[in-house]
Amino acid sequence: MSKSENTRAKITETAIESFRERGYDQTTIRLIAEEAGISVGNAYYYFPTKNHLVQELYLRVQADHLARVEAGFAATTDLAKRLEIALLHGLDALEPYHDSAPGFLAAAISPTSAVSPFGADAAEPRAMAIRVFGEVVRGSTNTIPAELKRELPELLWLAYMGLTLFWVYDNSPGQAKSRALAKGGSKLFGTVLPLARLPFARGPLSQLLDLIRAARK
Amino acid sequence: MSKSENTRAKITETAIESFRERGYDQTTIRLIAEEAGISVGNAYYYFPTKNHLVQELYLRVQADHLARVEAGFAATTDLAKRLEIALLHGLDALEPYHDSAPGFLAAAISPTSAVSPFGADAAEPRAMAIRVFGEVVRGSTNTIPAELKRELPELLWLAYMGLTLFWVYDNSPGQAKSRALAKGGSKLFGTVLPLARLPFARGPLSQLLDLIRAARK
DNA sequence: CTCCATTTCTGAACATGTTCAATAACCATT
DNA sequence: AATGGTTATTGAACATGTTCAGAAATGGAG
Repeated sequence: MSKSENTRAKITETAIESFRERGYDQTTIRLIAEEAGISVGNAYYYFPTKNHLVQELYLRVQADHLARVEAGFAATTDLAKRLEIALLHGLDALEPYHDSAPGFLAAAISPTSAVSPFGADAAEPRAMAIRVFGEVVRGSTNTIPAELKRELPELLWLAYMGLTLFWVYDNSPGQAKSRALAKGGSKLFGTVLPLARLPFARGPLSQLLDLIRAARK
Repeated sequence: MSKSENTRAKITETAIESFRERGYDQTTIRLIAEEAGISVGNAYYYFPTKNHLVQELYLRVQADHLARVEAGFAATTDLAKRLEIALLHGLDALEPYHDSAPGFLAAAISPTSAVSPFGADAAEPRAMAIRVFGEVVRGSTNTIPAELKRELPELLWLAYMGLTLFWVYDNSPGQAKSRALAKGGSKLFGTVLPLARLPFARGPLSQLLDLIRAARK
């Protein structure tokens, strides 16, 4: 590991640990620099903004999510169950950060921020996150209209983003409400999806798909 | 108007004007103070944080939304059309702030969250915003399952929040994509809603309603 | 080994949101 | 009008994200 890589790694580790222990606001650049044994300016040599350090945390959490999920996926080929697994393990991975989640959210939400899940800067991390839900779909044995199947990973990811937003504001003990929402939502999805194949669902479904495509373009 | 009220009003007006002209980031407290002819500390005597000034803007926009919508509501009693009106006029009211919307969004979602549309602090403004969609529903002549009807205003408001989020990231000219989404979404809603009365929709519908109630509590 | 360009690093300086002790203005009561 | 308490206002100070001009370290060419 080169000197440069070493410094960068030390900053990253220090930052992530501090984010976990102290939360977003309490983690100051000066503190990170001090704990990493470098100068403030040097931190900025490697990371243009504090948000870029949050992104490191975000990647870590995402990798954690992926790892947790892979274990669970072997258990079932039912789409709704797989979705539930993905959602619940997503919440598990986020759990250590719930206390200061609002701070992180504020940092993440701005499109100009490198961390925004919707912004252009985070295209690869986003693709990686969506891939989890690609696995949800790919490993399922349910019959799904082909067109819908193509859009589904992104839609489920979007639902997961919504769940995450809910989770941020969820102060129920252990974020039980969020977990209930994940379970109930997955179940509902499982009962509604088969209806998509009924004849009169054709119209609304293709309407929905058109809408999505138009919105994305 | 008492001296105190006068000062407060001057701060509010100066701040809102600056937010509109310069956007969120470029509007500094020092600038507001200077333009309002007061000291920095005095601004803080009336408004605990910069976000509280954003809230003033938020209320203004909301009042604007309400005013625009009332004109349009007279035109139709069709639920989907009324929803479209509410959504499009919402975007109209927001339009002047699109350029610096990211900054406002970050402020709105912020930790202390006096401005957050979901936080507890903003209960009344939120209720006011939901009322717009209450009017969407109340003024419609469509037949809607009673239970659903009760939840609908809040659900539509939630959809509007989602649309707003999309709009923030929408860089298409004139935010055309957001408008298309509002129109298409309303239309889709109009075609799907009647299906809620079909017998086999019973199960999923009550499942959905249970979910919502559990999440809110 | 020497030299020099490039990379890495430093710490002071800056902008801005926020706090606070001190002062001024105001107003009801005597 | 004088007094005293409450309200309003001030400006300096503080914390923190960020920038920047320059110093130090590095590493390859000669």
